[in-house]
Order: sequence, then structure tokens, then C-alpha cells
Amino acid sequence: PGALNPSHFPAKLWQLVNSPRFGSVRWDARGEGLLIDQRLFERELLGAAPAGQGAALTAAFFKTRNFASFIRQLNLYGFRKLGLGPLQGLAGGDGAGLAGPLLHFHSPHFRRDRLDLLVHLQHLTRANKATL
Amino acid sequence: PGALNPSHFPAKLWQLVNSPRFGSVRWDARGEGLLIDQRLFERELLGAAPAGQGAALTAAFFKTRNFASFIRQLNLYGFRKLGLGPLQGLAGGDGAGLAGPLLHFHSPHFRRDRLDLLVHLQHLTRANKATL
Amino acid sequence: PGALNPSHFPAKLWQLVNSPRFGSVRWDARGEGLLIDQRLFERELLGAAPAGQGAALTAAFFKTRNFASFIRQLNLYGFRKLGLGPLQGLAGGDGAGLAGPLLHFHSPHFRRDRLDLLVHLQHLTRANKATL
DNA sequence: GGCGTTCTAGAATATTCGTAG
DNA sequence: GCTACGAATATTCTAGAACGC
Repeated sequence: PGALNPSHFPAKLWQLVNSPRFGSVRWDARGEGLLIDQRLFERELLGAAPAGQGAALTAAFFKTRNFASFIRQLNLYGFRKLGLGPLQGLAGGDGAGLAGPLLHFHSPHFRRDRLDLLVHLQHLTRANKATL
Repeated sequence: PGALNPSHFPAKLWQLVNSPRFGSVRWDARGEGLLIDQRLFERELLGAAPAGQGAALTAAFFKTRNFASFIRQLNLYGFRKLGLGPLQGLAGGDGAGLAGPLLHFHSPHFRRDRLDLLVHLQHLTRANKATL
Repeated sequence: PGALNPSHFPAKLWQLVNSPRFGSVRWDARGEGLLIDQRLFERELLGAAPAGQGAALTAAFFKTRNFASFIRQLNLYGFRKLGLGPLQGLAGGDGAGLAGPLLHFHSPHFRRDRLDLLVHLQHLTRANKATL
């Protein structure tokens, strides 16, 4: 049972939020929660083509193509939704409407500059729940 | 629990073996077992490009890219390997060596012209095993 | 019990990863793990012909033709998978698509520049397990 | 008995679908 | 409407078991 296993969800999420290559998942201002742009996420990571283009999924972070499955993973690892993120799409029209609403998720074991907490991000199975 | 659910393995396998579009999975002579060409299967269904071509997976039957995962599914649904298939590579050289060895698998609930048996193809979980 | 016996798996693997003749098995950047290109491995070492060519297996390192058997050996000797190797499919289009994903395996007793550790690579039998 | 190969299964995570709240 | 979760299947990685040498 390894949260540090690079092929498991926690490590992937950590890599994702800290990668400059992907803009759909970022830290919030305090570095205590995730800000997720669903539309951008679907294009960058789930291979959703913006109409008219083949979905050439280069690096497949996930096997799913449904954003809902990603949310299910977040919940399985204990993340909860906080509400909509702050100020997006209001003042700044950043290009061609590429940005959608920002979803805000939080887990006590997922914080910027606290890689050490990552080991506590456990898959919430029935067995793991009993342990906790 | 539906073996007839089109998104589950039994229905997909049935569709696959009966489709003229795919040559990697066929009925054996008696229609009581499957003949599987691993290399062709990987190219047709798992997106393994034959060198020089991007892996453009049109219809994604499965999410995996590993042939071993397909075998795991066969075993999980009760299929057993019978041995190598008959007569391949001997008499008929069918083109450019596209064919590899044929794997032969069998299940009592998977037979040609017996779609009615398909409902008995059950995912062997611990609960289902206890029932049997 | 000889890990150094040239006919046994550890010595073969050592020879393989250090041979300039085979490109399918290499050290990772730190020299602490193996990077394995499955498709190339099958062609170079298991006699899988790239279509149109007879499988003329010159140096038969292994008797098997199944990649899965090689993986079974790795596990029997204590290797664990680390996840997909770095940098593949992302930036570099490496020519003619000859390369597939790189599998990353690790054992504490298999490190570059540490031939002395090789003696600890033991076949995990019931007896050996009890010892550990 | 040890080792290599093959086939199958266990166990954990991942994905999907439905539904309680 | 919507968020979270249960439960079933799917995928992955590793191990068990049987057989031959």
C-alpha cells in the first residue's frame, strides 16, 4: 500500500500539481488545496479534443476519459470539495475562453511544501477505514 | 451483475469473436473455444503500433495496453488455456508474418451459437465463488 | 546456490544490462534500477519477428518466448516494479516508434558498479523466504 | 533440491455506475 | 441539483502451484 508508488494516484496528483507542463491543476493561494479547471483538465489529461481534432493522448496520466472518475479518486483518497475557487473568469478574459470554473478541493494530507504528509493519503477501502 | 451488459467483459468478448472486423480472436473449429493471436491482438485492440506508426487506437475495446491484463480477465471469468492452437504457421503463410502462435482458451459458458449460455459467465469474485 | 553461475538468471541479467549489444535492457540514470523496453526485448531476446522476417534467434538468452515469464523471473528474484520509466512519450519522438514504454524495475541487490551485491540475488523459494 | 517456464489466482488500486443524503 | 459514497467490474503487480530438467 504505497502512496509514494509512482503509479498510484497520490504520486500522480503530486506530480501533476507541481508540474509546469499542466495548467489545469494548481495549488490555491495558501498551498493547502487544489484548484482544478475541469475543461482544461479534460483537454490536457483526458484526451478530450476541442471538436474536430482527434484525441491524441500522448502521456496518459489516467486511463479514464471521464472527469467524474477523477473526482471519484479524489474522494476515495479523502479530498472534499470546498466550493468554487476565487475570482475566475470575471475580470480577466484570458484568451479564447479556455478557462472554466475552478473547483476547489482539500485534504489535510495534501499540502504544498509538505511532501512528508503524502504517505497519509490512503485509499479509503473498507479495511483501511477500519484501521482509522 | 450483468454478463449481458455491453460494457462488461463477456459482451465485449462475444462481440469481438463474432466481428469480421477483428482477426485476432476467432472461434476454434468446433465453436467451443477461442483462438487468439497475441501479436495481432496487440495491434488491433491494444494500440501496439507496428513500428513507424503512431498508436492510433480508434475503437478502444479495452483500456489496457497489456496483453496480460486481457488474459487476467479471461481467467477471472473462468476460461482455461488448452494448449497451442492447431496448425498455424505450417502450411499457410498468410502474408507478412503477421500471425503469431495461436492461444487456445475454453470456457463451458462461451460457445458459438449458444448466446444463451453467456449469462453464466460470471466474474469470479470471492462472493461469486462462494455461491458456486 | 549460485547467483554467479553464468547459466542462472542473475548472471544473465547482469550480462544483459551491461552488454552494448542489446538495447532493450539498460540501467536507469542512477544505476540503481532497470529500464526495460518490452517490444524491443521481445524482438532482441525472445525471437519476436517484426513482421516479414523469420525469427532467427541467434543468441538464446532465455528459453521462453513470453515476456511474462521474464517478469516472473524478476519477481522471483525480488525485483519490484517502480512505475513507468521517465521521459517516454512526452517530449521526444524517438524516431521510428521502435520504442515502447519503458518498464522500471528495482532490486536492492542489483546495482551498477556493485557486482559484489549480486550474490544476494536469490531465487525466492520457500526455504529462502523463511531465511529472510 | 534448485531453477526455469507456464498457467492461474490473490490482493490492491482504478474506473464505472447507481444512489443515498 | 449536487456531493459523497457503496458496490461491481477492470487493470495492475505479485505470488502460488505444477511440471520438467
